[in-house]
Amino acid sequence: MNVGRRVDYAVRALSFLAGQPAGKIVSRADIEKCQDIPSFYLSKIMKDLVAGGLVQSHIGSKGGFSLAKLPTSISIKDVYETVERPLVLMDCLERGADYCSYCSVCTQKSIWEEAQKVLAEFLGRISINDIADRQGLKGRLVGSLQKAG
Amino acid sequence: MNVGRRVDYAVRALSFLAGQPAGKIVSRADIEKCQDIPSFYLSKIMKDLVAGGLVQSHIGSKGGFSLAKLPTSISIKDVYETVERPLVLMDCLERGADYCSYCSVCTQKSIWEEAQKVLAEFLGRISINDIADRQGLKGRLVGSLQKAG
DNA sequence: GACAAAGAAGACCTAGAGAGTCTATATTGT
DNA sequence: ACAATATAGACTCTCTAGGTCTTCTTTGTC
Ligand code: SF4
Ligand code: SF4
Repeated sequence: MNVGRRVDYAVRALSFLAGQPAGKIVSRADIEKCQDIPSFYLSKIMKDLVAGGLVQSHIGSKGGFSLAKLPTSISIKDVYETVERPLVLMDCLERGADYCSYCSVCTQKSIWEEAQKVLAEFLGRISINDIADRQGLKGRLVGSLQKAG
Repeated sequence: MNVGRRVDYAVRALSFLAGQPAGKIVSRADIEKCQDIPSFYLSKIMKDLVAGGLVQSHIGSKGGFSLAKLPTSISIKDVYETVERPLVLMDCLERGADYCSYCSVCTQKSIWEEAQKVLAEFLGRISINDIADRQGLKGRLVGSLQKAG
């Protein structure tokens, strides 16, 4: 019932991209440096974000990543589901009787279904832009500090 | 970001106890049988529920468990936090800079804090009684079926 | 008092997930 | 041609979740 590093890093990477000048392409290594993400770890995450259509990749020299959508139209729920899994609180809600033999007489299932709906609705309303906006200078500042060091 | 078996079993066990006649004491093995919970697994969960003051244990022959509170005053959030951990969506919210060096310039933290609040508020409003009520007959039926089999 | 039936406590095992690191390959701008 | 870059995936390590079982202690009942 908690969110792991993949999502954390993904949100930070996307926020960072959202804070760049339009059209700017940033390399994996740069994002990692600026956002204090372990080296190379981002490669796997970015792959998912590209596959999910949230960012655009540019292979080759001077390549890198840029957002593929408006930051206002990328929700935290999108990010979560893209880099991790469908937003599901209890596995039976996704896998049914596969996961639980008690399914047919269960009465708590609907509780989790509703809780999940509440959460999904909330996270669906927050966008990367909501995070990047407030980050703005801060994010870039950290970047230059690290580059300087 | 999903709920595991411990919570599932705990909720079922508590609901089952709530559905018993007042004062009835049920053994671990019986709960396991009636609720289709793996043998012995409940012992560890019940320990936590006892320690958390949600159920009362009765050692010795003819011993077992019974609720220590009204089923209306046990929330799903209580159960979760008793058998698993504090309801926290992002670890930094609990462990601070211990967990994340980026904490000081982070802007997504507050998002998770709010999401967590929304979820906690929802789960805090659902009680074991809400689940047990609807279970009633069903729960006991499964029990007798399994005993017969 | 003896005995059986419970919980308490905790050791033990296994599979898989999460996090992180690195390399080999394909692609592309200069 | 070369350097820089994404892509793909192998690899390791540690921790957790889930499950099983054993030993000890307590207690009701005969
Ligand atoms: S008992 Fe109910 S809530 Fe639990 S896994 Fe089965 S169907 Fe889902
Ligand atoms: S970056 Fe922000 S949200 Fe992520 S762990 Fe650090 S403080 Fe928490």
